[in-house]
Amino acid sequence: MIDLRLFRDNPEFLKEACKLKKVNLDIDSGVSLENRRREVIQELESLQGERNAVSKEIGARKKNGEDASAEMERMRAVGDQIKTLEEEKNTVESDLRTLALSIPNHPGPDVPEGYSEEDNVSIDEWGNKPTFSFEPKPHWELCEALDIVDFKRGVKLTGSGFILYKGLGARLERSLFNYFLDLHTTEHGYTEWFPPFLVNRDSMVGTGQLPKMEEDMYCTDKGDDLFLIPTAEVPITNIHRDEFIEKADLPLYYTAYSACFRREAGAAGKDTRGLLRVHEFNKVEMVKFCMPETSYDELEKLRANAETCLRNLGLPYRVLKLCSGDLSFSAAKCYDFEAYAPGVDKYLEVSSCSNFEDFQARRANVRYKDGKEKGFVHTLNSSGLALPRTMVAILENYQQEDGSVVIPEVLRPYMGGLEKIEAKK
RNA sequence: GGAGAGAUGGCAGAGCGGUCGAAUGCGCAGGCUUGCUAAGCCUGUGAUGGGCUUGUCCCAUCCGAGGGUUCGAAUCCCUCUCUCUCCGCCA
Repeated sequence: MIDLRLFRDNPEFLKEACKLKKVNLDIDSGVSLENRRREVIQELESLQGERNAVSKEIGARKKNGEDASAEMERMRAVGDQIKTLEEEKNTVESDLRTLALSIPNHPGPDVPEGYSEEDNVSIDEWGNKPTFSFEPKPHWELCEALDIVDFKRGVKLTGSGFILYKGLGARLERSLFNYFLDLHTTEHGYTEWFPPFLVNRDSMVGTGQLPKMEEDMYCTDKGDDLFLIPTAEVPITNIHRDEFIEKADLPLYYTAYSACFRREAGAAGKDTRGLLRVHEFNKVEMVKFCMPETSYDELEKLRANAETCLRNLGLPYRVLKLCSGDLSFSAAKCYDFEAYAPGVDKYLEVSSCSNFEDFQARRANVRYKDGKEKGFVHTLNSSGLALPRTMVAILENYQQEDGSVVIPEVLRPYMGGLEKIEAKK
């Protein structure tokens, strides 16, 4: 959430945030709400002060056996006024909060202005696209041939967009997240967590999924009001909701595996085939909490950690710096990593690496403390990595002429030493 | 699922409808002491919001959350949430 003080001190900054993120909101109405809010508070507090003083006096008089009915009568009226003002204060504050929750984070320094993904800037490329002596196949054909995904029965079990891995496919999936977790914990200094996959509404608001994107989320009914997490970012960032973290303990590096659930309502009809766009997928996520002054350095380190995943798997990829209009609601700056998949001849987004500055921390109320000094921490996160598309990139990049797929070396220990997956006869 | 207990400051734990932002202990910070010695003594110690004279200032709000009664609520009433204990069921 944005700093409410900005309605007073710098509404232009909020207007600029909306403009850069291509969101249309009435910031001026927030300015007048904020002004009205302070008026109401002043009136209210002076009445409350009066009531406190007079009530005290009434108490004293009664103790001495004196009459106080006139004062009591007057305070009854004051009490009614207080009640009216409190009601107004509540509506003004909730209107202000509703507006504030829908204002996007201001893009950070060094973010190119733009409208859509067309305007993202490719800033780096790594690895070489593989060359084949044959026509490379798309992954869904490979999956079929290798007998590692049962698409048909996946649909039977749940519906389209739900993956049923089989045999070595299931094991490869397991190898991937085990490998990523081991990499981050042993070489990158992250603490591993294993979170619940259902969270409550406060958690979803804390990281910014709600209220704006409720339609894209799966939730439980029967009055539970719980949500299936769209990413481990939600439970992991909310670990420290409503807490103070000692400055000496920062930065904190957390990592977690989770399944991720997304309706992706708006994307229906796109990439329907294979593993490219699914409603449930596995992912390893990295989350950081740090001091404000270090967050952009931490972003670069985080980026390096994510890139290590791709490099160690030997997957060619490019790095995009997202333009203002393509940044997510909560992000101030974001890199996307796209692995190249020769079978579909596309770059596939496998990771997003973002700095949220204090936007999430303000919503989730995560603060640091250093003696008397306190403030909101900065939060960051990055996939490291999202599995289905990583799986696609592996299958398509490592496919051989004989129909087999070679297993990247770093994964072999997790595959019982297996070097390749052979096509079924 | 059944029965019961509870939710108070960093923690523990008191609290008759007014003098309670809240005793006491611990912890923490500062100071003093250095013949009660791996110690003693003293003082201080929350959050949020508002104001302007921006001051180690004033005011308001906060005792799980939300309502109600009252001139006045941590204290009385209602609703909700959560936690704990026992029983049952269960991977």
